[in-house]
Amino acid sequence: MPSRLIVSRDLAELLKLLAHSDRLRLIEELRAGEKDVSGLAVALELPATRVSQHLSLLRAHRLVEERRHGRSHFYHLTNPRLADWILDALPFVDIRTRLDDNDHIDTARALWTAADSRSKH
Amino acid sequence: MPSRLIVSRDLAELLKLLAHSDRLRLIEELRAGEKDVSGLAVALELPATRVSQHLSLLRAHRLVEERRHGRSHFYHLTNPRLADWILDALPFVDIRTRLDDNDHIDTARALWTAADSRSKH
DNA sequence: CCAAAACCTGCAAAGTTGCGCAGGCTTGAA
DNA sequence: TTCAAGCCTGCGCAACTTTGCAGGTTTTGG
Repeated sequence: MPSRLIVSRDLAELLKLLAHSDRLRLIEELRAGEKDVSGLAVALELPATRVSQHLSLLRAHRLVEERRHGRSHFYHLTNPRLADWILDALPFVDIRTRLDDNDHIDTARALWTAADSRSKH
Repeated sequence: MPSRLIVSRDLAELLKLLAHSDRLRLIEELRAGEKDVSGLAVALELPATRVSQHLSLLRAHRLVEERRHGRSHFYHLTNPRLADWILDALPFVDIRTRLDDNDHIDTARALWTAADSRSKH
């Protein structure tokens, strides 16, 4: 029964794809909706080339989809539930050494789930 | 607010830790309960050295814990919910090209959730 | 048509990971 | 005490990733 092995390989591939802080931030940024490359670059304070490279990787694996309008390329999540699933991992993240309050998980989740990417720089 | 950045880094680190098919299989194998290194090596058909190396990595990040008895080292999951969370990712895995039935997700989940690691070789 | 904006891709340097292998430690049995 | 089982760690090589940079394509505006 090699199926189990195959599944574990595919799962590992998915996780590897997500295992980069830039890409995680991109995905969580796209949770709010469609956004173009330069918009993402500004929001995450990353060079546009890097954003483009990460998006191309995510696109190759169908995690995001592209829509072109004018000279802008707008990206959106193929399956927004993925972003929810990622946030479900926060309880397993060891952040107690860096945030000094107790309810760090709620804090962390709030940082992402709230529509706060626009409310503050 | 660098917190969001920090969280994404920690999350990425966790995902990187899980992004290896051997380690995924180890974690799912330990879902059933404690097991020693050679037991895991036999169950997953992997060289014991490799199993040991993976476990040492998981241990360093507190995903598993060790209990020594005699000359055997028994490992168990620090937080079994992690294994559940991993299985929740199966709907996002692209396995349609390799399993030819339709309900591949149920199939895949059954492969892991059932106590079938012993029922078949 | 021409130029600039917005992206994409190829490439090479630097860093990281995975793997087997050799060697070492600890425990239990003879 | 001596041996072997069971496990761990260090080392080195191969393979992969990340990143900036240079150069390319498409679209819009003049």
